[in-house]
Amino acid sequence: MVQKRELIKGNSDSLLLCLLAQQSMYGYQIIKELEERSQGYFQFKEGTLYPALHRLEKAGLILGKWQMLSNGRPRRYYHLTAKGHTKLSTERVQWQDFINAVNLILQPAEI
Amino acid sequence: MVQKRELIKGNSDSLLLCLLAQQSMYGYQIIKELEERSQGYFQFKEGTLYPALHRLEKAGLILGKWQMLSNGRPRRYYHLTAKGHTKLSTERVQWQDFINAVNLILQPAEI
DNA sequence: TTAGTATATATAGGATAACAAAATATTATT
DNA sequence: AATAATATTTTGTTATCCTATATATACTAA
Repeated sequence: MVQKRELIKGNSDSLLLCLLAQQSMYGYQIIKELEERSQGYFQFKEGTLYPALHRLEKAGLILGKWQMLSNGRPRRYYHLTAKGHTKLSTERVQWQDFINAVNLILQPAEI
Repeated sequence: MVQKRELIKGNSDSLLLCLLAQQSMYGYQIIKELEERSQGYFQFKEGTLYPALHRLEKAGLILGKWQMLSNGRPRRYYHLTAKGHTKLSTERVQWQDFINAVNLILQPAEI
């Protein structure tokens, strides 16, 4: 698996929305989940993830709620809002369109 | 076609290498070609393209040569170097790996 | 003839977002 | 007691994309 950091740019928000659409999660869990599900490809750094979560929350796409664990430690669980669901639908289409556009360059249509 | 600007970030270099691997071109031509081949999706701005070309040339991946037209106007044609070809091969693999990783998140593998 | 459009390259300035790294704090393991 | 794992936050740096502007020529339309 060859990684390229730059490729993540502009995609992280979509990935986060998609993940939270499937299940509510907290930050640390998201990092681990992304790594596991992508078979090690995505390794989000804290400095990338947490600001992204705050950004998405500020935009009203996700909502975070503090939950106390039995041991007294707080965790911030995020879930997708209605607005976030709508946004995700749009992003899925945008993603597909982007892939199509890139493929048109990478593999020019044979005539 | 729904566009999303952010998605281009980190991908423009690959697209340029790929295009120049197929044919030597000058800046303005690249902008038009990308737009046409992607059916209007990619609309590179000058402030994006020219610095990118300078970046790639500085990295030794492409090489630009001034050519005088019959009317006396100069054009800067760029072609891929050997190093650029090697880089492109790597980027193609990276691109495919990235797509695969994203798809693992967007469409979790059914068990 | 004058204005606008197309061609063609370059660069300064601002915005966004990714990374590295450190700070903080608790819990679990060795 | 020390270290690793868990968990969130923030600061500073870097990269790159966009807007806008500058420069210059050629062609077309009013």
